[in-house]
Amino acid sequence: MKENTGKSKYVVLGMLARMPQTGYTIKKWIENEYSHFWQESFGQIYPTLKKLVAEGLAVSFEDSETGKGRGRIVYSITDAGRKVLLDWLCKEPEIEKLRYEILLKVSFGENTEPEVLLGHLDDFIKRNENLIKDMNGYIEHFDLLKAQGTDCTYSQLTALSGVYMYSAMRDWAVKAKNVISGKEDDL
Amino acid sequence: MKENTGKSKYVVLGMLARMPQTGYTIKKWIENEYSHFWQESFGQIYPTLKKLVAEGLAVSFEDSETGKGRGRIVYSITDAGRKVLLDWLCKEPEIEKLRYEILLKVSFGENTEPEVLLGHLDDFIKRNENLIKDMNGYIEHFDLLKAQGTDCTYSQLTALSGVYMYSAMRDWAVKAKNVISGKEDDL
DNA sequence: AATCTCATGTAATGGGTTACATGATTTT
DNA sequence: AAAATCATGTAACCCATTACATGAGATT
Repeated sequence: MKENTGKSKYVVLGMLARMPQTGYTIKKWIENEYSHFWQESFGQIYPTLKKLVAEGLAVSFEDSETGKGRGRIVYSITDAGRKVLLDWLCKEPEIEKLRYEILLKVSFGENTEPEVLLGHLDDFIKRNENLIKDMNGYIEHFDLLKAQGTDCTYSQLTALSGVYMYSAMRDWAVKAKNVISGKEDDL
Repeated sequence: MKENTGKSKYVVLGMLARMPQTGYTIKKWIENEYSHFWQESFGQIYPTLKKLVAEGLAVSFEDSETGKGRGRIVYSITDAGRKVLLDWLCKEPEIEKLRYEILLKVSFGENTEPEVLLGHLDDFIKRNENLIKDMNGYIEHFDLLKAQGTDCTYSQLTALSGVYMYSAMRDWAVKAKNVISGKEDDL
């Protein structure tokens, strides 16, 4: 039998380490604050939660009295779960495999008119600019929480990575536009 | 039946648009110059090539006289293939879904000692620094080709994106190290 | 002689998204 | 009353990697 190399397990475990919560809130959290470097679907989260319980890494209890939805299931991490999370944290992170479709299109740019790429790059710049704003919003939000005594240094650092990443891609796209449209010769 | 949303088809088509070549050389090319934004395995490339021929987007001929290996199969793009490639190039690129395991670990940093993350960040910085060197090497190489009259602006631009991307991640990691080790308070 | 690179291919497995099914509560 | 959000879950499908199988030629 093969070792499970999937990471969903650890993401869910990490989320439960923060606070006991439901599959739904885990999804929302990842969607909001992790989107620039991670994503998980319900199709991964719910089965993963069940597996965690089966392996003794989490426990669940049904929260029926609140009457929200059709019975929320709140999961909590166990000591065994914390140990598994810690072991994973200590292992060297795997090298990331990225897939930027826009870079693929740029690399095949000779097969089309420059205007096509310039259009894609414009959209890309706008998108990155909006994402930088979002990320800066999160950073400010974490500053507020910090002022109230909540430590969120690590979350703030990941938001900061978004600012760096999106800014770099925006700057590159601006440069690429100038080169493609002939405004600049040199890189 | 579902539309094929996979991109391997277009990558292979784009490679064939550059020059007729074998599955093996396509793989090597992607490995060398595309690794920072794309990757394909033989398990994808060879079946894709066969499908392209079946769909009339490429043609193949066996290159047995050279006697290299056990009969190379050289593929060329057809006019129909060029049309499919062009259509794809004009479509808006999909939003990239990235997965940075190191950012995941940083975000769960409160569950471990700072030293663990500092170690990961050190490795990450070194790795990015090497990649920046590689990318700058490619850019210089393309400058040489340019001086010889070969236009490779688009390939050079994708290499440049690597420099921007890796530099941003390196800079972020240096900042993160300073914040985690307490040398810096503010972001 | 052994190993590396060139070269092609398939099968098994794993990982992940999407679509679908269901239904209550909250907001408009 | 309708729409959005909260909430859980499964099945089908697709995408991709890995392992395996094969073998020639070049290099060490």
